Amino acid sequence: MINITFPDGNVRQYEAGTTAMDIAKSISHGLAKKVLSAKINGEVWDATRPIHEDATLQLLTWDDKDGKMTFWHSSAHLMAEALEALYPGIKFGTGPATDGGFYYDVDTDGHTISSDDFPKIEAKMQELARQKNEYVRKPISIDEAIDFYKEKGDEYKLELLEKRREEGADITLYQQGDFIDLCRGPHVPHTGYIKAIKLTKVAGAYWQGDENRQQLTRVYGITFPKKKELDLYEKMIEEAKERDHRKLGAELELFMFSERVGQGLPMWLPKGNQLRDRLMNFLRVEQEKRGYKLVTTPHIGKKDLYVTSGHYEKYGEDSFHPISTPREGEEFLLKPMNCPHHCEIFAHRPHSYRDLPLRIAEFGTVYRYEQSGELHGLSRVRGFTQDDAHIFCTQEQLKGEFLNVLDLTKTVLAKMGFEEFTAQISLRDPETPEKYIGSKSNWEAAEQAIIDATKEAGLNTVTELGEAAFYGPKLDFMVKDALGRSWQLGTIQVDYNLPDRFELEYVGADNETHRPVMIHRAPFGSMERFISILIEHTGGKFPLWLAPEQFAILPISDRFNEYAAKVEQELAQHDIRGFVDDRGEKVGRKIRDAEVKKVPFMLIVGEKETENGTLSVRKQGDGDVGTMTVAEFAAYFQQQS
RNA sequence: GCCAGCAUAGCUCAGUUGGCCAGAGCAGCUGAUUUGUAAUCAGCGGGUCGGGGGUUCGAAUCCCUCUGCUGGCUCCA
Repeated sequence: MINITFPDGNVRQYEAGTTAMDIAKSISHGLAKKVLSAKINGEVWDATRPIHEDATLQLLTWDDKDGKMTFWHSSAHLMAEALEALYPGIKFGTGPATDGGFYYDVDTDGHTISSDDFPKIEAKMQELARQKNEYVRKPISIDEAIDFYKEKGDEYKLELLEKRREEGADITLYQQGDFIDLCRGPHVPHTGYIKAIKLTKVAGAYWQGDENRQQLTRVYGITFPKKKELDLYEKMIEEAKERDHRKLGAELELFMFSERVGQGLPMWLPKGNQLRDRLMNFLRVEQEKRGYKLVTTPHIGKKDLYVTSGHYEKYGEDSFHPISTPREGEEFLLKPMNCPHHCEIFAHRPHSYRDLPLRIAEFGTVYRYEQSGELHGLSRVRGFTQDDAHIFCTQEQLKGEFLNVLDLTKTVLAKMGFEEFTAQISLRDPETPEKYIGSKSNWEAAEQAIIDATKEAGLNTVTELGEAAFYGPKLDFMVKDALGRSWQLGTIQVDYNLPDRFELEYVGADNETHRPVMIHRAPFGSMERFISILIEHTGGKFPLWLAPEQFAILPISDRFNEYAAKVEQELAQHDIRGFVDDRGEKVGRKIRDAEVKKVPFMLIVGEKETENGTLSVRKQGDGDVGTMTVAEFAAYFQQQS
């Protein structure tokens, strides 16, 4: 007998060789039906794999992330089986589960697979799923595996096997139906678990993620244990399309691009610019409260500046090349960062420790060469404005400054209606120290300061090794939007490198010179990217204080235009902004247009209202909310914001 | 940058296997209508079919190329 420890701490005895599925059945059949795989001693196993020793056990279902991953990984195998049936001779790269489904990289041997082929592939997958073929785990020696793939002629799998040989890893194959794949597993018990299937996209992907190697075809899909879940998923995709900031940006006239101006160079239209301005003003006020000083620096700087900062060496080739003066040939770069300029500001006079921390902020517009294929609406552009600041402080002040920034960021996110967020701590990859500059002790001190500050601020954190910048560790805020999607927003980065390169110093209480520490931080990240996320989060229904137009006054006929104009002025006195729709249209039409433009309040004025000095108030998306005087509406408005 | 796909009026889209002056709805303009909670009616204007080159008697339609866009990959100071 073996002891199985359950997540609640209970221990039960089972016969050696039992499986997670048997155990689930012993608890309840309803549960057993839902089990996809199981965590045995922290490792995810097939639910049907025998357990021979004492173990902790956690049954995994669709509700567990690992359960989903098992399900999708099995789905990738199912798709591979279908592809092999439809395209004989096809070769396989890797086919993992992802956060939102799965994919398989294939070498189609000259065939092209396009989305037109999806129905055919989906149908084949359905057919194979209905056969309820078991996923059979087959431990095998590496030589046998190599022989198998040599015969099959799949050089990708052979390469993977060679790698495994170096690692000395155990090899397993999994078979379902006629399809055999090199795989660690685990898998769901049989293909019948996969009920709803949808292939989502097809794209090129480099073998092993290396752009110098063969490009394979990556087919993406998603599957569900129930048809209903697929329907929900498709609804979510539809909703995301409706909220796409590129679509809403055009419809609401927030921003535009022009082929003539250039790719990735957004231009803000009046309404979008108002929104952007309000966000910046909000942040200006919050920063002023926290001791920041605003500065303004030019859009270009001498090449030497970036040679000093080290950016030229690292990014010179892959950024916009220098522009030069006509006579002297002196070279300037469009600034890709504000920090070198800010370092010069710090260095313009000697500093005492009494000056620190010095917090220099700027809404700095920067230009970066992004590969053309990377550009995407406002979220990835070549010219954008960072809500940047650099804090110069002493080593001892580091944690306090971090807490100050965390407080600012939390204030900003809360104000924007992002309820859920986590902080990602990015540290060095201990395996590749050569990728980072700066001393080991500095790195350790900085990493510890971040960890301590986030703990003290009570943040939810995840830690990622190897995600640090080359000059220091960082903390990124990941927010969840209204559709449950995660986005990376603001960032806080410690930098021991630039102060060194710019030889920044201050005089301490000991009358010795010391090197300050520098913190880069941007709560929004960039105005462009932040607004793109805000648009999708709100679906264009911005918080009242940000709405470009807060009301539309809709006169029933032009006889009431005069009263409407008067109301507009009165509301302006209350700092409520909007416009009068005095077109010769019916109210129904005016309401529709205001609804589509997502104007928060529609104020209908006709005979009754003009006589009584009132407004008939309609709320966007909600409909009629009753009649009130201008003063009453102003009060109602304040209470709503 | 790479792979795949797309580009027809301001917007959303029709346009059969190459073949009459390239269409519709919305938006715009003009006029009529004076309107009560999501689209009033009529008329008019608007396109070198993304740019360039080629094949053909003939190209929006086929080929090449450039530009831009979309989805991934790689990258992201």
